[in-house]
Amino acid sequence: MPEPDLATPLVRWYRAHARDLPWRRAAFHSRFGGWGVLVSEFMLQQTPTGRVIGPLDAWLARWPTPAALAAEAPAEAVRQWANLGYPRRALRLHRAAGQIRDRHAGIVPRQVEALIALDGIGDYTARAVAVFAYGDRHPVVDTNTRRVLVRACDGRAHPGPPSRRDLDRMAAVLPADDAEAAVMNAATMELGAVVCTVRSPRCDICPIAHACAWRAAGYPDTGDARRKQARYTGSDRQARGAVLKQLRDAAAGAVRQDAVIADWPDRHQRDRAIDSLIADGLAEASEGMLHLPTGAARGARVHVPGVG
DNA sequence: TACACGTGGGA
DNA sequence: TTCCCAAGTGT
Repeated sequence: MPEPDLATPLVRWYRAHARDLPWRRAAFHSRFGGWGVLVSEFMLQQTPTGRVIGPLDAWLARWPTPAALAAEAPAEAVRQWANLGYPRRALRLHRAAGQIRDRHAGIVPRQVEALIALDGIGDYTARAVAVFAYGDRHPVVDTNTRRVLVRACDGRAHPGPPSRRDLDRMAAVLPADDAEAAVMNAATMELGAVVCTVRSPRCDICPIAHACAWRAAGYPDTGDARRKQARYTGSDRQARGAVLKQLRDAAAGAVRQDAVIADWPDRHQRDRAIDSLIADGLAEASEGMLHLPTGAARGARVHVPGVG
């Protein structure tokens, strides 16, 4: 039995109700091109839409091209990233900018394979750039898309782990026309973000409620979702975050090593955080100082002694 | 495959 | 207060 046509109602709904976000405006595309889309997608990796808008504007005002970013030290990218979270994304975006400059003459590539080969770009981001920046026809599958499809088509509340099948399934419901397919990709993500949410879905306003297998089945498994996220308070991640915040806030991005989160309650955790940041390239140690990455170091691991 | 990786706002 | 989560990627 054929799948119900999801594209027609989703595309119509999106055209009438989509949020007016900066990266959806024509002026944004004409000014920043694929670079603007690429930066927005990096920032949107695991960070809520509302928190991205301001920092994205500031980032593109400072670095309107990949070459402009690549010309700076990675420290500048990490600092400009500020409190968006997952600062390794800033480092990877900086590396990707250098790769775009070196391998693609400073132009964000259009091919999915070339995009995936860049630092920090995976299955989702590569297709998002190819589709939303260049208008090509590919399935774009994020967590929202997977939830919408599993509910509408399988009648289950929550998608399983990501798989190749997700791409095949999305490809199967994409309209033939490139531009329509791009809207369908955006519309499915948008529906998952604002209507078909993990909790409290707004089925009363859903444009595909009539075709939803999950609704028809009486909303089974509404409760339990995914694996619980590890506790943040007291975690290594929190310690890393505190170290990096101190470096971002410090003049010249440098702090005396023995002054780095000196009052952190767990000495071993504090040392572990510093070592792991250095291993990740998010910090460097030299001459008794810990500082944001200059780009000069080449993977040398430096042990940083604790206080006292 | 499962886990690590930040941060701040809402329930 | 505590817990949940938000357009993923790399290992």
